[in-house]
Amino acid sequence: MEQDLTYFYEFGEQVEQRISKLAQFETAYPPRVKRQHTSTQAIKLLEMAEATWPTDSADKPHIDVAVAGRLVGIRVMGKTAFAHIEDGSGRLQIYLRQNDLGDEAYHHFKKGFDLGDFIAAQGYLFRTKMGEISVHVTDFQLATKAIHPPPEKWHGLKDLETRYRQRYLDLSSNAEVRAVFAKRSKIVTLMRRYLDGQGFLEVETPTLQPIYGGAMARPFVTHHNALDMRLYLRISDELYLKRLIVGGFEKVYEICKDFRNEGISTKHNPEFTMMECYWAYADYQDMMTLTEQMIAGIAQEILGATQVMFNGQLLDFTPPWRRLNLVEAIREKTEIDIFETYGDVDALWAECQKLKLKVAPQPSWGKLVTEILGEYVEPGITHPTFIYNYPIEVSPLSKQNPADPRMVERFEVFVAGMEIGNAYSELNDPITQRARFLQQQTTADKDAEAHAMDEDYVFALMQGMPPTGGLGIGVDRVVMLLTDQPSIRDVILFPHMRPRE
RNA sequence: GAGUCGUUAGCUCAGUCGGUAGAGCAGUUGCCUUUUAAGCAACGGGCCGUGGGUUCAAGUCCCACACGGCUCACCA
Repeated sequence: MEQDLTYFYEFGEQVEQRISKLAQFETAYPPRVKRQHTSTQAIKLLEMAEATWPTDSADKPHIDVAVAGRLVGIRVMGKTAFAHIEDGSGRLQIYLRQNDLGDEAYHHFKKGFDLGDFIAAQGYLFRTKMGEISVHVTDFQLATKAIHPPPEKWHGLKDLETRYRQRYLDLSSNAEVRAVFAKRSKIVTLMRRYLDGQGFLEVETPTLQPIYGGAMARPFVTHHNALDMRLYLRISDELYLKRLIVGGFEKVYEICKDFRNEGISTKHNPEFTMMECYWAYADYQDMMTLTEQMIAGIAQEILGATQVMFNGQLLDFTPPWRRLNLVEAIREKTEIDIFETYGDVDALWAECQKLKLKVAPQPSWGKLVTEILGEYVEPGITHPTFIYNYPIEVSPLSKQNPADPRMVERFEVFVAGMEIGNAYSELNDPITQRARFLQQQTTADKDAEAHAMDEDYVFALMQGMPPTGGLGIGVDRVVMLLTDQPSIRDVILFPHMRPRE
């Protein structure tokens, strides 16, 4: 079948040259090749054989292997050639000699193979003069031809835009990037393992929601054609998970994507991964303990320590983490006692003006309090810190604090100036809950993030939800901290990008 | 959304005062039978992000736009 290659030729001279080499192969994309050892397995085989080999022996162990991987370095020296292949386990050197392979096969390797191609090679293991374990190749086959040249072998791929858009190039040429995402995977696994170990049940709740809720954020809107109805991509799974507590599950969690229609930054991606868990008969104090135990445990497991370097500063995740009352935290940083203006946004605003605080005007007292928190407290937090007891009006799903009815039993966790978690003693009184939703509606015209009324959720609470502690953890941000990546884009495989052109 | 910096060969980067577009890696050809960022020699490879403008002459100066980074804003 003749094919029009003009499209591919536009990629440049090197693509054209590689395409012309395809004729040297029966097929450049065989259905399968024989691979019996990974690079690391092959290396271990020889190391183990050497360890038991008699030291006075004249000959050496002979171990046949069949390996395969991407060609990442080729050094042809006349009638002999060295190359490095890279597979999922690591790098391995292969060695080809014209004497052993025959003129035709050796020439075929020299003229037909390029960096980036996948090769399968069979042969026996040996050590070079320099001591590197290598495969002395007796036979080889092309596994897959790469018709586009790879990024530069020494510097790797640097251009950030290309790294994010063509993540496969980033991964294939930057081993440290692969390590970050492998660590991310492990962090999520360990999070599941911890929660499973505590008896939590992993569940799945809707991404498409007729009413969005559980957080203060603007949603993405979509449409169901057959039902002709507006749907929102979830900003949180909170209200569904609590319905499950009503239903009788006592410990549930979900790790899923949330979608928030807001700005993009080094700390925000429009879709991000959230872990939320709900625990009957627990409260927000219990969730603090769970949070520090879980994250310190994960850090210990993957880093071998509960202290970690992030962005040039040492963070200490060793429990117990600092617990700081919100009112105290604000007083400490601004000398404002927010209770002196309790409930009066104008009075608090006047106080801020008097002290020349750099805060933006807010529609309510509670929002202004969290604004002050965001501007004056959060940026100064380095080590993991629980800020607890939040204004009631910014926490419509949270239970009032019996000791201080102006506040709710809620905390947020901050590390390195970044919020990584949010938790409540969950409000379970349906009458109060409905009133709180209604109260949100009074500022809805001024506040795009006001929580919507959810009658179905109130109905669920009418059946009775036991006292419950709930927690949300921003998984991407935890990964940032534990992998020392200051930008969320470096822990999300395919971060959001504007389309080209 | 605002400010700011960036966009040059497949990749990493130079490019002076506005005067014929450069290097390393990668590629092609030749030499080279234990190299490892192999080495030596020769050669090929450019929409200088896009579109306007100034100028005898623009990669370079001016304007607009696109995309990206950072800071701020928005936001948890």
